Amino acid sequence: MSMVETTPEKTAKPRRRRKEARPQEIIAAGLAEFAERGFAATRLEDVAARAGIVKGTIYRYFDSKETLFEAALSSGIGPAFEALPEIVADYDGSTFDLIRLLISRLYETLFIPEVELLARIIISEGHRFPAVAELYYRLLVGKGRDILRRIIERGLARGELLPSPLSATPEVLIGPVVMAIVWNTIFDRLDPIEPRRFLEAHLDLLEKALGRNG
Amino acid sequence: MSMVETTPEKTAKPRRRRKEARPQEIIAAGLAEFAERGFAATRLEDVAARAGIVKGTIYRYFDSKETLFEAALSSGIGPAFEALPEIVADYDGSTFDLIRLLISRLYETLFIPEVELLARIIISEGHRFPAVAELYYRLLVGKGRDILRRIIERGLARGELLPSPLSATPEVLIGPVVMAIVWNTIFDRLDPIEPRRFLEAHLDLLEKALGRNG
DNA sequence: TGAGATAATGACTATAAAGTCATTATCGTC
DNA sequence: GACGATAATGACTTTATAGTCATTATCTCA
Repeated sequence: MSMVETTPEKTAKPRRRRKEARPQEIIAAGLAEFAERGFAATRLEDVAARAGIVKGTIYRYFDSKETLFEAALSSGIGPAFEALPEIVADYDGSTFDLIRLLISRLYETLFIPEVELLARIIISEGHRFPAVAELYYRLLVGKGRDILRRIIERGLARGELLPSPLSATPEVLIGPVVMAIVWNTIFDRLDPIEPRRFLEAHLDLLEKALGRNG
Repeated sequence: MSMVETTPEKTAKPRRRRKEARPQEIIAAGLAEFAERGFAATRLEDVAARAGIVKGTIYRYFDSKETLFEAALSSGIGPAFEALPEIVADYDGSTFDLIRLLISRLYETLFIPEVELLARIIISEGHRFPAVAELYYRLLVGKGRDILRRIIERGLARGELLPSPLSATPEVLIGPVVMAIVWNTIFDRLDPIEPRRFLEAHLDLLEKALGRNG
């Protein structure tokens, strides 16, 4: 009937055996889906489709949806923030400049697309998954707090800061970055925050507050 | 056999017809469940149980799970923040004192338990529900921004502030409150933020930044 | 006080998606 | 270039829960 040789029915895509590459691809697909829809509403079939495989294949590499979720959340947070402690240890400029550097790095890191996906998942699902919350508490909060405390102590020792409610609760200093991430998670489609602009205002605030004796 | 008259099998709780009270009770129950488990993972049967009714009854008052969700989210945000615009309009003290007042009110309001439930839902589900995001964008963001802008303009006019990146993006000023809410959503079980303490540090930061010429 | 109106019930259906597994295709090796 | 090991498949089972509806109990008011 037809002159051209057509593929008549289903075009069955050829299989490929890629034992090594699969887990990472599945995790990447899962990350995207979980960040978009949340854990409960994510369908493993969609994750599979995004990874170019079939649902059953996921189960060769992960025991359950929850196992995949945890694997996805464990991937690549640590590395992103690894460089920070050194920066602080080696620094010899003013306290304000050090804080400025820290905050700038935070914006750079948190707005890396893959890190942003992770952040969205933690923001949306952290409450429902105590194990996840605990993991991130150790990995991010603990370390971040250490760094901040060290900076504050250094500033007090150098006479650039005075003891105050702020130096006792320095987490307040990073409030605006957190707000920017959350904002962009919720209102990205309506009115996204432009990180550079927000960073500039954030640094302006910190300079006004801490930058007298540079 | 027994001397006391026991209720032998199922103690069928007596029905009560309470057409007026039901919707609010269902919404309150839904709010609690949605905030705890998220939209997708919340079971209407649990909502019903919490409201002291049976699943079918929910459908006498709401067309679907999503309708209930939207009703819950529409309840009681507006009222919570209604007082703010007046405060600004009537104020005649320094700009810093006005900002101090605004921020204090924000903490008071956001940590009201019912408001906190709403905040949790928005934080967790805002991204998945564009209609919800839009609603809150209008109700909260729009109004909040107006108030902030008015304060900044007033400060500039009175010579208490100077044009700067911060005055162009004053949202940065409320970053720490947002962070506190998000923090308590995720890490409430591990290391909750004590609002008063955080507020104190937040105000300390703002005073250092803006409070020179009080 | 009893009859009509309807709020509430709970047993039911439909559906969607997690998880399983026998079968099939691929690939390295001999 | 055939063979064995196993990665990948897709059809299947199971389970959970959203949504329906005929029945039942409660309330109101004549």
